[in-house]
Amino acid sequence: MATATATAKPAARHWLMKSEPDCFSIDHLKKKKTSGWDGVRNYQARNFMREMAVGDKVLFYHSSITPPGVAGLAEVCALAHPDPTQFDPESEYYDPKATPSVPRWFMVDVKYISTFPALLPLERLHQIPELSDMVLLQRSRLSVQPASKLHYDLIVSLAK
DNA sequence: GCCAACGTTGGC
DNA sequence: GCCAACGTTGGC
Repeated sequence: MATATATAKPAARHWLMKSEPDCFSIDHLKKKKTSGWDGVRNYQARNFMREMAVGDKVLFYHSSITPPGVAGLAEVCALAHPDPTQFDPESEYYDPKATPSVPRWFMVDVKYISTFPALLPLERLHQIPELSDMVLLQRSRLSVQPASKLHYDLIVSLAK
């Protein structure tokens, strides 16, 4: 017999993605509605994007600004595909070792979901014992990282 | 602007 | 495959 699991959509996974708001903020995403997450040039971050599925939930994090923190929510709306900036010699993300037939860098597309009423600062996250094992708090440099549903839900509730 | 953490590069 | 040198990220 056909089981429910055979047709059920797999549960959405959760992620945290960082952007420098001077470069691309959640307001930019709100205005554009959807955007390719280009410019990732770290293999681990790239590999996480290749694991993403449409509908996965994303915490949109503002980095390299005072204060840093989670700014809102987004959702994956297109699977990983080659990041066009790697082929563009004019782009700061140009990679001469990448070719269209053998692309090296990939990006997903994300769509805007919501902006938190106020930025949830990193400092606040540090104060929550349940979040102490978040990748963000352990490996602060990784720009695309998985988050547990528990952490995601907790952050959403803290942001209200 | 400093610097810790960590990723990448390249010589060997 | 090791590892020193170097570059980058990102909080402070």
